[in-house]
Amino acid sequence: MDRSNLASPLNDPIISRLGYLLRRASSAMMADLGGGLAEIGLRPVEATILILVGANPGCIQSDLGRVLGIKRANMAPLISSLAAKGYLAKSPVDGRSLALSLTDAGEAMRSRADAIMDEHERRFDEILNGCDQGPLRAMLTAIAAGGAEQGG
Amino acid sequence: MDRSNLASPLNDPIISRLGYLLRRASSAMMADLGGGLAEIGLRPVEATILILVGANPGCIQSDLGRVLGIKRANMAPLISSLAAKGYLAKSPVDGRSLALSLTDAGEAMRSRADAIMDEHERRFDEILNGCDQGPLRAMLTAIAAGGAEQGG
DNA sequence: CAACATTGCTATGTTTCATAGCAATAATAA
DNA sequence: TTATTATTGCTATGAAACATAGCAATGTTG
Repeated sequence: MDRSNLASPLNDPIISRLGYLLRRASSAMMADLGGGLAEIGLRPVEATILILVGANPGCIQSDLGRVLGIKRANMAPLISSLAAKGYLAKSPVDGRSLALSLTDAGEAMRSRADAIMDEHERRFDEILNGCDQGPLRAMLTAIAAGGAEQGG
Repeated sequence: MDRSNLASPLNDPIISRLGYLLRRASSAMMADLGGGLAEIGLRPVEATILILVGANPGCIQSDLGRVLGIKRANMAPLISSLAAKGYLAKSPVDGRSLALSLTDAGEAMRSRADAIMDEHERRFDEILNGCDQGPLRAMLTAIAAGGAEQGG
């Protein structure tokens, strides 16, 4: 079998695709963020929830899930876990709906998570140093919205 | 508990973050691609491998993993599965290295996967209609490379 | 009141990727 | 040549994020 055309750089009709680039970029940054948050014992989703609850005290679990695109089925154990750790307080508003708010410990964690996320955002600045992030933001927003149109 | 400020649109200090946008955009498009590929019984990683092997017949499994950022441990069952389905042929070049190539059935699948991926890329065109994708490509490439610098 | 929708939840599976460790083989150094 | 080291493929295992199916309790609507 002829391998003479297989020096180190492989022929790659994949990496030129926007979808693949998007995937790799996202996974690389998720690894970075995940590593940072691991130091305070949080996963990205958990940090996201703490921050969102912090900005919306009293919000309903299902609203949260809708905004974050997380299904109810996956929301339940996430919230339970954060409540079990003493970060979230649930209080029924309804009989079926639960209003969420941060405990003191939760607010402390939110603050730390927020700092880590800010630092993480600064990595984008380094990587894209000088570039205007506006177009990137706009296009990613459009993609996120456009792709979500079909999914339920 | 005061919920008067909690009309439908939640306060969101998360969605403005580039990292979160990237994540949502990627996951939305992955869902789109995954749905398309499911129709021919392939997962995104599998399609990616078929296409890459098709462009590099005789390539070594570990090179493949390096290019795609897939660990050896995860590469093994992927390749085994594709070989078991009759899409990939393995032939030892070394005693330890395996050269990969597409079978006829594999080439047929590669072709179909390629068409689905092209159609998927066309969704980006729709969503970003008119926008120049150049900057997006450049920035995502930089992010993918920059984020990978740290990871092993 | 009856029919329907929403909410939280359990159970379960899928996809992608991570670590730890092993045996066989190749490459390099002594 | 031999000894050390690195590479390759592999297994086993788990984590993270997400999906579907279905249930009981509650609210909303006709």
